[in-house]
Amino acid sequence: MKRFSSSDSLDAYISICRSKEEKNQRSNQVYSREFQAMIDNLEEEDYREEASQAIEKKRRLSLDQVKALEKNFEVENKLEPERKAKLAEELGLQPRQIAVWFQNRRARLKTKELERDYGLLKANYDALKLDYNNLEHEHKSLTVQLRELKSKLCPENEEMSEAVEEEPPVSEQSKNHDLCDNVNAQFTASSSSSLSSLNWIQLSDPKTAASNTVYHPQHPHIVKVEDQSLFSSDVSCNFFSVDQAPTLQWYFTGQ
DNA sequence: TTGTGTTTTATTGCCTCC
DNA sequence: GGAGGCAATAAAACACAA
Repeated sequence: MKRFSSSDSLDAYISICRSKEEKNQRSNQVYSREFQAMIDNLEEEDYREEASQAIEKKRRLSLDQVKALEKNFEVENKLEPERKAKLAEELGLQPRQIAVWFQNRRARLKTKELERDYGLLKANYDALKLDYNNLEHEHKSLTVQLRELKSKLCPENEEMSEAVEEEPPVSEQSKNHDLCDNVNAQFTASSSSSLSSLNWIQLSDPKTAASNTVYHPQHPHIVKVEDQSLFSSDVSCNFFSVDQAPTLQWYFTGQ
């Protein structure tokens, strides 16, 4: 197991002891032996305090050190032992400090990436939700439109128009067959107009796109999560999939 | 000045790889 | 079993409003 606690702190302590020696060398003053001993005692206490502070307290790296570390991180965000030692020497830091800095830097990078990904996903979700709401609204208005058309076609069977889903008798189908094209045309027009507002999802990973997705020629990177038969003419009456929509099979059986 | 929130540095424990 | 990575966390340093 790697644990670095004591040796690095020891290094800090040693560096402070060195500075103590330097201080002693610098002081050329001559005092009596007793007085000198007293001063030495006081200084010793100061140095111990300094040393313990150096052991316990943490120092922020200088701007230049951080800049150099950032530069190195950009090149490669993981450290080989040689690079770590070289950097430590260059910046006057302990190798452990370099390792810790890179560790924390990677953690910060990961956090930022997560935040960015979350933002993208949320934007996608919001756009999708908006599209869904638009479609739902369109669905409702088309249903109303359908009822009106049907009531015009069969004024004598007004009560039936309330239940669009129910299949009419075969005779009704043949009777109204010539009018189907008109209705169908209206729906086709509505459908194509709504095409632009359909739920197109841009996927970062194309593999995520399931097998039942549609390639859209104008949006090569965009797939639509919907049934492929949506706009095929033979079942075009059955595309209200949102909430048990009315089927228009009785209208278009002849096609 | 002080309380509080944020950032940075450092430690600990666990995991994986060789 | 040691080295190194990561997540979680502590604690010092810093920023800033009141």
